[in-house]
Amino acid sequence: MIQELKNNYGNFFENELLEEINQVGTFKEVSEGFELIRPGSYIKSMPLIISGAIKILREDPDGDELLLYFLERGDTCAMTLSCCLGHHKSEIKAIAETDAKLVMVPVEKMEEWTTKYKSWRNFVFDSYHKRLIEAIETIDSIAFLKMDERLLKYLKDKSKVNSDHIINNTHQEIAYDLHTSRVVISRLLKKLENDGKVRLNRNNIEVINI
Amino acid sequence: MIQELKNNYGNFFENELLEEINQVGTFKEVSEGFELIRPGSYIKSMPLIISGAIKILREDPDGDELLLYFLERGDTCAMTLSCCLGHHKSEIKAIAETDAKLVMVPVEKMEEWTTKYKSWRNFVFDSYHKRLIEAIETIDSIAFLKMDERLLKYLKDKSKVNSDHIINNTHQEIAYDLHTSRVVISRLLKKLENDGKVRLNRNNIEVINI
DNA sequence: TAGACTTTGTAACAATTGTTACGGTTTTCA
DNA sequence: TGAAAACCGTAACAATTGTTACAAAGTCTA
Repeated sequence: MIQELKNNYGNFFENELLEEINQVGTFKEVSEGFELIRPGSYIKSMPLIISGAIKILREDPDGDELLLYFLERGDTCAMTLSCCLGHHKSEIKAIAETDAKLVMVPVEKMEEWTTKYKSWRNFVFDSYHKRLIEAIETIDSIAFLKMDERLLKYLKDKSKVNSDHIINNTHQEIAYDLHTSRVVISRLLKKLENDGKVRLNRNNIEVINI
Repeated sequence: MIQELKNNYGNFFENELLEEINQVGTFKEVSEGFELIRPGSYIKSMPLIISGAIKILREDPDGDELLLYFLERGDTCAMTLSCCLGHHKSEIKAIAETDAKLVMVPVEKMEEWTTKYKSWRNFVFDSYHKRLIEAIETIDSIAFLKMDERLLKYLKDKSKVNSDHIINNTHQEIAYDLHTSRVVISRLLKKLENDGKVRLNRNNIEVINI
């Protein structure tokens, strides 16, 4: 595990901290679709992402969903952070977007490291900053963009985090992420196909030119 | 100033830190409507709010606006925080919602205190947490609520931060905050008046029963 | 391979939100 | 005090998004 840590977090953390993480952290490999965090649960450890991508969703009491953002290599979950530090319940849901490798760090250590390592503090601050920015960008999308533009942005983001121009999702799944209905997504995708921006197949969408 | 600080931040900070803030901070009094932060500007100091309320807005390149949240006594601006620490540009706009008293803390001190005072660290973490939660609640509102429900929530929040059941705003101003049009707001307010929830006057709205 | 299930396409329609237009009232200020 | 500006109400209409319904095609499995 130490090698994975050095490869992916060597730029952020000093060796001493990497060693500590190596000692107390547990390595975890999850498959696409695995539910890492469910809303309302208490969280006892924090994920450092080694590879793959995690999608973070908001879920309202009626079960309506909305994609907030993706986490990738070098990222951590700011909501988890603040839940751990503040001992609040989770406000979000986290699902493995792709197969992913993580190191889980127990919550007790986090406060200790905050005092001990400047690099850890900066990492935590930086994570918060990035998530706040991402949350605000999500607000931009919902508030200022129309559904067709949001869909385009979604396809772009999705194809980026998966490093694949083929998106293996049904229209229904996309509709859940964008909090709209399947029919709306089908309609807009068809328009994109007519504009030559995507090619539609069963269970996947080929991004051509966006 | 030290007395104001003790009254408002005494619960968070130890005396030593309060003294430091007193020495390097500058006291600032602003009137309702004063623009504290404009998007794209660099920020050299961070506000601790003593009294009054600040409204934080997102503004897109076309000049479209959207209210993100309000800051009150004991709050600080997380975006400013992260802009200071990360030396990024401001992504938001801040306007005094009411007359307000602030203490401006120069950015250089912030990193120093982060190392030196645990209470400061916790304050910063907690601010980030609160703002992230608020940003996500804003996402909830835009994504899951219809305009009439958003308007109701807006009136509630507004009447709370102003400690006044009379809201002194024109329909146009409300429309800007919610990023919709004046006609839509007038229409919905009229419905609320018919339902006995508000009373409408020129330049103000009396919240009766929501 | 037949039937069940999933996925997609499409039409028709409903609801919500946005736009334009205009008249009436109140306020401002020269 | 009189004209201009700001504010609000309302109607008519447009655009966008959401809903319901159903058919066709693909996939799975007994």
